[in-house]
Amino acid sequence: MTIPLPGGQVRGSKTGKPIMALLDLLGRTWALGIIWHLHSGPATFRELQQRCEKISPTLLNTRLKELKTLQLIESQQAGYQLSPQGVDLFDIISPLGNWSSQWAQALMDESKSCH
Amino acid sequence: MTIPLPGGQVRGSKTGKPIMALLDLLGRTWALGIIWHLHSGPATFRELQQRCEKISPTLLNTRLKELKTLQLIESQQAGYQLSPQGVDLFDIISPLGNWSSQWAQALMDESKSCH
DNA sequence: AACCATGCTACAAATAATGTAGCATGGTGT
DNA sequence: ACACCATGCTACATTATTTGTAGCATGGTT
Repeated sequence: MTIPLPGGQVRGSKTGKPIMALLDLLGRTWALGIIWHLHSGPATFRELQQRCEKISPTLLNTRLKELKTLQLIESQQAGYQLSPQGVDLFDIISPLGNWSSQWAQALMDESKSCH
Repeated sequence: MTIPLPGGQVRGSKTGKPIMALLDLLGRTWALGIIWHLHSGPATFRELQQRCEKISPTLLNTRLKELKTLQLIESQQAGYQLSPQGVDLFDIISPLGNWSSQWAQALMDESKSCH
């Protein structure tokens, strides 16, 4: 799976539009999860593995390389952490946390009323 | 692939936390793309296929079912469209459009300066 | 030197996505 | 009624991705 560089061809678009590269990237298994879990602070490889609960080391490493190439994360002596751009991205998606709770509630309410 | 219901077990979490179900869902191939493309208005199955450029009908149908079950989209006579909750979700992620352009620019600048 | 922990690779098995063909249904025109 | 289309969607073989497990290599401790 080639890294979805903005400007190049990505899954779902030959136009090279940055948003398409981004959606391709974020749509890969665990990419969003890694970003989400890194927000709680830098983590070593094994620590990150635990935060993700079930990710295989093979895939974790693959995603880390992609995210590093695309400058969303960086590795320091403290381990892996969000880059400034990664933080920006996280700030955009962070409302998903609260939103998902309301959404879950709505789904439950609906399954109760519509027997 | 079972539908990631909040409250149930999903990829990456046994806790049932809604955010984990959501990240699982959005991390599936094409899920974000479908939501993104539906924002420009309702679309029939074939129209949506074209907007996505390269999605296979098999997968499109699979994702549509998931998104419908989780109430992010609904199908009317006009075709598929975002549900009110889907619109909410889109509103959260819509800044990704502009963000991705800056990001693409930063990546290009960096590849120029750091030969 | 034996012992750990860590980052990460190898690789086979399991699962998911793609691509293409085409069926079933519901119009429209004749 | 009948041929002709478009649409929504399924079938299914091929290909790509993900998982799970084992374990290697490096660096620090005792």
